[in-house]
Amino acid sequence: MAHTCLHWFRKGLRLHDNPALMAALRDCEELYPVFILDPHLHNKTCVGLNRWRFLIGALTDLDCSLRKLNSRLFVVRGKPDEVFPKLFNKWKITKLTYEYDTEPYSLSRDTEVTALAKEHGVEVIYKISHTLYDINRIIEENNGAAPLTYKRLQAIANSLGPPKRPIPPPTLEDMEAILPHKWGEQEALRRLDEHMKRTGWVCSFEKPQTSPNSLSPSTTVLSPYVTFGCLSARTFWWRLTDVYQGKKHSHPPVSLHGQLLWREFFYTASVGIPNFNKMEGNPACTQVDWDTNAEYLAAWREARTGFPFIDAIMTQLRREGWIHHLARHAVACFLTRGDLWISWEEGQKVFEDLLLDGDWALNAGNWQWLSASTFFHQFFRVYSPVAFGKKTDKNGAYIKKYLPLLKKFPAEYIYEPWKAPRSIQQAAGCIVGKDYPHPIVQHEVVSKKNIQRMKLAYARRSSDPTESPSKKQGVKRKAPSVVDMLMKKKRKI
DNA sequence: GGCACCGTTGCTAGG
DNA sequence: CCCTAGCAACGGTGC
Repeated sequence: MAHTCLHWFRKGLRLHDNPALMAALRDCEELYPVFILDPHLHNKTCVGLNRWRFLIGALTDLDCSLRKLNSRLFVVRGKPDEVFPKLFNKWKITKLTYEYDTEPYSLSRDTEVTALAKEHGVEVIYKISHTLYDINRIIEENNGAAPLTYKRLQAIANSLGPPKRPIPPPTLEDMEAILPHKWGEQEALRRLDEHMKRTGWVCSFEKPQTSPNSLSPSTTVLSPYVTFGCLSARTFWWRLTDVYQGKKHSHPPVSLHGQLLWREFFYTASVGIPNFNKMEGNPACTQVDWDTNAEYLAAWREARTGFPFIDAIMTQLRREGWIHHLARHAVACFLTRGDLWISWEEGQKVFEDLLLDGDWALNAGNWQWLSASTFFHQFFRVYSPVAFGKKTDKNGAYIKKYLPLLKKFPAEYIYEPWKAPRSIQQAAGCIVGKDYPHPIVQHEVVSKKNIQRMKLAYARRSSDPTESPSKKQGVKRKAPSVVDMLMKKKRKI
């Protein structure tokens, strides 16, 4: 039977490795590629300017690629549950395809749309291609709970074998254009090619050895493309496998393969742990008595904490929509357990707004990690807003790039301009307290105090059985199987 | 239930 | 440049 198909693009803004799109093309007489501008996802409070530009760029690129195939992208504004009935009727759709997405909003939206499709006699097909593995399968393999350590996730991934091979994009023959773009699939594939040529660099890649404050990125910056699905994680994975072939190379968790598995780790956690983007009601998350402090939060967000390293990072974030992972560590620790004692949820909102690669699961997971709320527990290891950046940028070139106001400070004072004698501040043309703010906190004092507050929060957690993650019901989604119960009994005997 | 081991990416001082 | 100890000492996992 010849179908009239609607392929719904949401994430997965690409033609390569797109199994749902290929499923749409099977037995297809007419194809409608659609992207919906959903007021719930694409309003001003959710999408910052950089992210909006990236999305529009990715959609433009997708449209160009589809036009090469004598098709086009239809962009529709409205709520999916209102848009779909109209489109089903207007185009006489018989088949709907989309890529499976694990975010809570996506799951409820897709359930609703699937019900509407059934009402209209439309067949629904979805495929898993945003992650390396089927996330629900990983949770099943772990007896119904999300692993809370990377090691455990790695063991399960190993037992499942390598991820599925990516599938090629459709050709003109499958269905019966073009300028380079800074956004979208074509740029993603170009950047991937470029990096995969650096075989020595790829094989020796170790994430903790890369620099948070180099003047040009020390990592691939493919994350925004993976977030929007302009680049398939599986395509990335197998291209890396090709480069590694026959060579000595680094391994997870620090390797580039390891980075893709980190993404898988947080996706799995986000599916297996309820209320994953919140502290309250999140059974894996330590409950901490964070302060409400609008002034501190605004100073952090607006790059006026008085710590040049922190302010430079926040400036890059706002300007470019991307900062290095370790730079995220520095500012996240500073906002939460290190200095300002403000909830990671506040930081999560700011990153969601400003990061091109802001991903629901990764953003929530990493904020929990850095605030020592979930996954990471060595809260006495605090990043210094002064010392950390010096390790890889002694002279503060990065600070001078993003805070040119400070560019005339000598290296000795660039990380701590308030310590510079008045004469040096005058010579630099920047007076601390007038042209650039005093530090809003004394790091040595507040970090010590905060470690003690963290210790208290952990003590409360372990004394209260309902707060101890491993004992809480919520982490496990499934009752233990008969096999598990038998195993337990055996052990007891 | 107890215990040992480990954990992508701390800092500082000292060799 | 490298490495290590001390700081005070966490939870998850597996035996």
